[in-house]
Amino acid sequence: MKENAKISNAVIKRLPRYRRYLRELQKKGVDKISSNEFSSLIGYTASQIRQDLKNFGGFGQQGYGYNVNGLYTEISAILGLDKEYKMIVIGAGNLGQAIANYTYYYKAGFVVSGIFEINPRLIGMRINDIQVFDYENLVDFVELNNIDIGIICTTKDNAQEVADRLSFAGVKGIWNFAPVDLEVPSHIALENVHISDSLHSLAYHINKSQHAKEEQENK
Amino acid sequence: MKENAKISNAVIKRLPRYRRYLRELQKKGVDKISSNEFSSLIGYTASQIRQDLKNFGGFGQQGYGYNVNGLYTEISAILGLDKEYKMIVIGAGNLGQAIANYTYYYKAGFVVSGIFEINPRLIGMRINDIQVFDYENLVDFVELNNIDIGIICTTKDNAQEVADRLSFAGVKGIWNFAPVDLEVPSHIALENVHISDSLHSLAYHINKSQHAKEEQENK
DNA sequence: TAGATTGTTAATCGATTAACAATC
DNA sequence: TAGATTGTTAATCGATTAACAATC
Repeated sequence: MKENAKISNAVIKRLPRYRRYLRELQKKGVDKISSNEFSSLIGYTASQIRQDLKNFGGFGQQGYGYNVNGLYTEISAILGLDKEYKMIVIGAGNLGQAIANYTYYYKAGFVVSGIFEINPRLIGMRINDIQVFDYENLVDFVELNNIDIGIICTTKDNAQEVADRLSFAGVKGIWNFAPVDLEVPSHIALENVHISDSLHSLAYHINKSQHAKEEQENK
Repeated sequence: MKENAKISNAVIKRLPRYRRYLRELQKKGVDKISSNEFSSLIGYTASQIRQDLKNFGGFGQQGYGYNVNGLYTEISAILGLDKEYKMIVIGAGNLGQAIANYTYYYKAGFVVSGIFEINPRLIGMRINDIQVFDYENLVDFVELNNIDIGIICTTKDNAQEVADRLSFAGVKGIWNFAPVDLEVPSHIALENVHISDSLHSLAYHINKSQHAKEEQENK
């Protein structure tokens, strides 16, 4: 794996998708695939697939294609999915609980060590197998347990304060579900899941389709 | 609002963000903003802001700037947020419940009319104020209640079947939370929230930061 | 070896940024 | 009117696609 040249974010965003398709191929027992075959499966051009993979080094073999198992392992390693991450969730509301459970049960390699809350009625509870702690103890907990990732599931008004505290405590990454854009120091990785923005894009496309449909009908 | 020329998806994806910032400005009682001021707030270049808005018609006034209330209303209308959408959730697991509640309580204009399940132990229950129905009755329900949007919160293995059924039933859009890429007819809007892909990108960026940090320390 | 398919360079396309004339 | 700031055209930048030589 080459570590030098800057990889564009567009490429990175495609990697998890490559990995998903490779996993499916693995399950089906396919052991090699050409960029052309992969293209018709995944919907990127063969050219793009080869360009993307080239960024990290040549994983293919001329005249043969790509080895499915090998490429899956490589992409997993590039994404850092061969490591384990310790996470905490901040905010024990609906979304916090769902994300905690989702990650806890379905994401191998991502361990949820606790949920943090300010609501005293929730502190001390267990949500499935995950303990709810007092938000006041967050910094100590992160330091003591070497937490890698903080998952923000608070309201938008509290999210920046939580991000500041997580940054101070020394997490390496923040996964933000609150509908705001957070400011974090540049050495901390930040990934947003703006659910609400996604819904609003959907609304736009629904109306766009309707317009197109109506135009069609008026002809 | 101009309805002709094709607007690129990059522009559409920025609209909800513009809207969020305009809402905050509104709350603060700001009534006008120039593209330059807006730029330093939102982090897009002033040029880009003017280009983006130009796509939909000139909302600004030379020598003055943009009217905050007016622009908020315009962008809301462009996104179709002046309408009401009827939605159903498919899958009453953790994520389905969370998304149902989130949308039901916090998203004005998006009404959740029910959750659909195959698990007989959940059918007939109420989750907060939302009724859980039998998945077998989905098509009739969509037709009878003019459901606009189906929210897929099933496992990845069931997601395509659900998408097919929703498409057949006549929804206008699908909001997909299952970690697969769905095939839907082109007249149906599809928006994916690939939570898992987002987590994997985060893992990549965490490791990238770590590499950079170590290189720094070795110097 | 011949055929297939990658790795890589070159061409194209689209999106972002810069510049400035129009105009409030 | 003069100053400010948009709307819009032109220049730049980056990402995608096409082409083909290298090589398995």
